[in-house]
Amino acid sequence: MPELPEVETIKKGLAKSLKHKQVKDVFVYTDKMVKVGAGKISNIKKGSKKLTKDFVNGLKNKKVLKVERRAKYLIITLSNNYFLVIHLRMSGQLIYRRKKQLHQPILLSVAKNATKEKLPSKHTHVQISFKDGSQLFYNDTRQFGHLRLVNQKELIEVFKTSNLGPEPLTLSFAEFKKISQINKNKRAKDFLLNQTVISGIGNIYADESLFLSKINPTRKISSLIEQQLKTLHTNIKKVLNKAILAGGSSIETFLTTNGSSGKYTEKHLVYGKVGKPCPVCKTKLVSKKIGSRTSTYCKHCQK
DNA sequence: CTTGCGACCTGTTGGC
DNA sequence: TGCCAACAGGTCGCAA
Repeated sequence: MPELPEVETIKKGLAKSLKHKQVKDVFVYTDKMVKVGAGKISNIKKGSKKLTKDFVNGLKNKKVLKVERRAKYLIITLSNNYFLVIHLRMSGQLIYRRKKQLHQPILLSVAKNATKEKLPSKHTHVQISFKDGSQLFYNDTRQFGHLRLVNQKELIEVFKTSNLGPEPLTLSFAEFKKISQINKNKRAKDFLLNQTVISGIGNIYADESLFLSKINPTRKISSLIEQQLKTLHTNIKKVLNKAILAGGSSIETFLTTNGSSGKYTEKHLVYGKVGKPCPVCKTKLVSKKIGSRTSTYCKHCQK
């Protein structure tokens, strides 16, 4: 679920809930979900008892100083210059519960399968308890995400290796134009999804931005005139900002990272709407695989 | 260098 | 109703 707006929403929630809390204990139920140090994910993918032990011991007694987002990553700054870097991939969720909520199911906003269940659940892989009795659960049905504990030097290395492109929300048009020239041979959809070009946009917001901009996802970037680039640049920000507002409004005291819990789902114009009429011209929306991801768009409006 | 595809996982959905 | 292929908000590695 999580693209930039969802991760941003979670970041805000975590910043509020976790700040100044001190870790009391950590339980790891699935070794491969946790990493320590800057190694490539694939190299430390399988996990081990030793890594888990290092992860747990490294977190114990640390205080949460700050929560930030970079692209689709969450970065939790801990005391002693340690950092917890989390990527939720397709199905990761962070669920925070205060002490008095712990043993009762909570209705999590409008999340689809929302965690009414008892925690830890079947899909809880990591559980962090704080000294005030509150807890943070990392749930992930598909197990693609990870939590990584690093020191400052390793943090820098991790992000250097990942080679992320600029944040779309603070990207100037001049910069956007520059990267579109560098990546002029890419199709518009590939351009938006490529995290080394621009970071944080995923399949939903790529399709939504292209629809608003009346640009066909297969269109080569080099064929766009300046005005179209401007429109796209503006619409990316518009879509992301609106989604952040919607996500933020639906999440109150606690969080789920289930993107479908945000109210923005109701506002999707094309994503997930193959066969439905285009909201502008009523032509049936079509879908097509582009770069192994499904794109949904209007053949009539998007040229 | 790029493109394209399988792999990583589990759960849900839609067509027959 | 039941089965099972196809698909899901992401990324990585590998082969061509």
